[in-house]
Amino acid sequence: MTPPLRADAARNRDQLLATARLAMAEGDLALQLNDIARRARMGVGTAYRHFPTRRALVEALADSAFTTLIEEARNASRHDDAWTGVEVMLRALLLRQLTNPAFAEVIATGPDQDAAAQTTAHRAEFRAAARSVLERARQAGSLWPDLTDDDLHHLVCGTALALRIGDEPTSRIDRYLRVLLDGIHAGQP
Amino acid sequence: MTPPLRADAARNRDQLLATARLAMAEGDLALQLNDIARRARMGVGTAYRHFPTRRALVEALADSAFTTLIEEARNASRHDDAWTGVEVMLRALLLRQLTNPAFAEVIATGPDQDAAAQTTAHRAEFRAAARSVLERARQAGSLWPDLTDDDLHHLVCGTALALRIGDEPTSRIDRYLRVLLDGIHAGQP
DNA sequence: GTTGAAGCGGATTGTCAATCCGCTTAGGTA
DNA sequence: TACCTAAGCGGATTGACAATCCGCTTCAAC
Repeated sequence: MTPPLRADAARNRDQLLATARLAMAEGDLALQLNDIARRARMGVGTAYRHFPTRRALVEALADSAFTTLIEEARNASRHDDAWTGVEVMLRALLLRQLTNPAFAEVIATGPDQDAAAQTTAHRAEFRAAARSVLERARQAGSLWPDLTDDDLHHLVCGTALALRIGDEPTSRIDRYLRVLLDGIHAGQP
Repeated sequence: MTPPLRADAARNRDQLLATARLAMAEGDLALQLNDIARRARMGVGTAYRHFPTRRALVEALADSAFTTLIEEARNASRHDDAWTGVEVMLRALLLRQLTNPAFAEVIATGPDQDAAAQTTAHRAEFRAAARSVLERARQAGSLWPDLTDDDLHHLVCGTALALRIGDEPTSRIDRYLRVLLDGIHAGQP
């Protein structure tokens, strides 16, 4: 359906993504297309051709995180202990968000009107993998049954946001994650 | 120190705040000064005179919420049971954030470089009141001792943000608040 | 009533996202 | 190798919007 990209175009696209990733790593979360284009030494027009909106760029940056996370969620669903599976998955989801702000943005905001097919597919795959992890824990009675999949999704995003407020997020991950896990864990303390 | 405002100026200031509050209630969280001025039927210059930045306007809108909350926190510190005090205060803090987005913004972001004296004072007063509630619960052993006041602050803001993601925040308050409270509660489940 | 300080207003300027279209290049074909 | 054309490029330009500036108006003290 989509014809393959011309060699120079593919090179430029990659270059833009690399530059954007670098900018993000440097803490520039605004990711202004004009700016990225300048830093990547190419015309603004080229940048907008590849990523019509800032959101499109952000979604492209989130892709790799999605791939990893889906794999992690599937592994978590095969853990011997259902609850341990939940712990592993939520930790992974939280870490990905801290590591990759673009991913955090995509996962925190709802599905986008005109998202790339790739992103929509990833989102669905992750939801499915997560559902199986959570459902297993519910059946085992270790997850409060009144918490929906969406609730958990929101709560993890909220925890990630809580970490971003203030300094040194990484040093607080374990504490905040424990609060979340204790909060959603039913049964024995 | 600050000479009292001229009558017409005070009227305009109030009018701007009222208009901004209305806009906020209608869901316009951008609160663009240009826009507010137009809706309040006055020149942009007037709006910028009273609130040099968007942030100044937001802080002014947050003031009333701060006053109420400080009172609530002080009452909470006098509760018979230390843990109940924590519950009451955190619920109040969460509700204020959902009710007043401007307040949520001020409390979630750190203290501002050039905040109004009023806002700085409010912040300090609330911190003090909150500290006494939390310290009491720590002494009673009902709050995990490795959680600092700042941690709690961040976690409540995170919960408020989690509620904002997705629809119908109010219907989810109780569930999310319970998760938070269970998560920070030490000792018996 | 007069006066000067305080306040007002909105045209204007500066900034930045986003578009548009003439030019360039890749890469297929003969 | 030369040609051809669709795909891609680039950056001047446009549009939107935040923020300023300064001549005019109003308040309120005397």
